[in-house]
Amino acid sequence: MSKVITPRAKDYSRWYTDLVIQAQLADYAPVKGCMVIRPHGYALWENIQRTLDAMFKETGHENAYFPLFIPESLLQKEAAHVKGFAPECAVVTRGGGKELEEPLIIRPTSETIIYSMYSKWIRSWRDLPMLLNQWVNVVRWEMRTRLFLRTTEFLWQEGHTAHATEAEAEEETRRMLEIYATFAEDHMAMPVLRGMKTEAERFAGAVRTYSIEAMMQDGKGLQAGTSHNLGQNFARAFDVKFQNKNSQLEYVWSTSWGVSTRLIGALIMQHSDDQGLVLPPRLAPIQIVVVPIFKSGDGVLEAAADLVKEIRTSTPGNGSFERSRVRLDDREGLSPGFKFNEWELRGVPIRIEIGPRDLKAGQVVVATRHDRQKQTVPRAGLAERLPSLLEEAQKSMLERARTHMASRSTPVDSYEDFKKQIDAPGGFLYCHWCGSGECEASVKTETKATIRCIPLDAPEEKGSCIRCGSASDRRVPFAKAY
RNA sequence: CGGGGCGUAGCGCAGCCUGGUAGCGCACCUGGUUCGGGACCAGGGGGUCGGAGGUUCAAAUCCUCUCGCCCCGACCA
Repeated sequence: MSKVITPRAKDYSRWYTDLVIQAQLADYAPVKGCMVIRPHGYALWENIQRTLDAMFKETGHENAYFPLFIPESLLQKEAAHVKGFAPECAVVTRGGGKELEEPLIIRPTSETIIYSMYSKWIRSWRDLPMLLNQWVNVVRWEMRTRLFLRTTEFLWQEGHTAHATEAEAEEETRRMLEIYATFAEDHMAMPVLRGMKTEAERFAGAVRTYSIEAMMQDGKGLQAGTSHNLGQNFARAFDVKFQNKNSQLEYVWSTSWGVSTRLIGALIMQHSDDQGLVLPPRLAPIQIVVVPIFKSGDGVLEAAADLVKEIRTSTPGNGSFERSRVRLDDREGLSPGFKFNEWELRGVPIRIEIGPRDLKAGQVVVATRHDRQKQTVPRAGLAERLPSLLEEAQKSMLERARTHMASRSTPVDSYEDFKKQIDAPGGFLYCHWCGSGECEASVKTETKATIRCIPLDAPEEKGSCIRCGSASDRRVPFAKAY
């Protein structure tokens, strides 16, 4: 097996694929466009899942499970929705050796089947809000796929809520967007823009779509999570009505929101380097690895085992450190150098090296993955210091990503400059935009750049549209995106 | 669907032009020596060359068809 990862500077795209394969996050499956998520990648997903799931539950949501198959007739009930999704649906037409009476769609998203149930379950304002979420796989027959970023089948979470008022639904939509943003920043160490999607980029069937938008190391944008205010569109299509306090029948106001295994792709492209994965400590499946440099009988292995035991039993200094995520690498027959490289490839945030020299001197070597620094530190009191070292790494990764995003966010005022800068240096080009779909579309056709979002915190500023010159009230970030 | 590339050992590749029955590196197994940034020596296992058909005394190699995958574009989380 080739151990060399294509350097980022040579071919960013190749680097990404090499890294995913070699760090054993995923592998290509026998089915085109599909991937196998390997244990290291799945552990990452489990950590993402666990953290988000707790956040959802704290805000009152419950998990449920709706079926994989959706009757074709259900999908067709909401006009915009079917238009958006029909082309990329996988359809089952045979079962039990017979042609099915009605084809079954493999869910590309579950609004339709969920609202068909909501119409049975919701009768009264007392049934609201209905706050459900599910962690499932979905299938979208994409033309071009890319490990984690866009696969035919992917794992995600989809929240579906129904409310008595428009304001409440909007509040929920924004609340979940903020949860995604908080998760991205606090756990993934990935700064994001919170914003509203333009009409062209809106979810099929939504009134408003909000998203969090990240910037990868190559300056390209990545939509990392979406939250939709569905208004009463699906309620009307699926006849989801309730009686309000005045005994009148009303359609519910609903929302849906989701993040997917794409987040793993985002994590990789945000932080990793030519040596391999760089994972934020809070999400890293293994947070600390101890590598003994030993010969049998020199006592190093025992000392390393003691250290691991001590780390595992020491009181975590904060919520970021978990004792089960410490590993002792006592494999024989592999040189220390080999192990160092392997753990770096796999993105372990802290590596502790301990050899005969350290044993004598009462010290160890602590190597931090995100900055590739090594320092010699006293053995005494080490275990207690590790949680804060992890926390520092977490913080400095976020800082570094913030700095990167800021350094590649530039105001641009003329379309000439825009066309010059969109490929190199790229990044987010903040431009005035009149708000018309025509300008947005022609910029996209001519430069492949899209409006990532209309940032919620965009300051008011008078200007003229970069494309047509009409009046504009604020700048929006344009970028090429994954 | 358009453009490009590739299918030979688990992985990466050579061999193909000029047909003669398969090779290299890594990985793997055994034994030994090593071990502070991808160790070394010795021995060993593993492939009907993507599939089908054809030409030929003989096909990984030549011809025809076919299947699959990867990369770049249009679609998208």
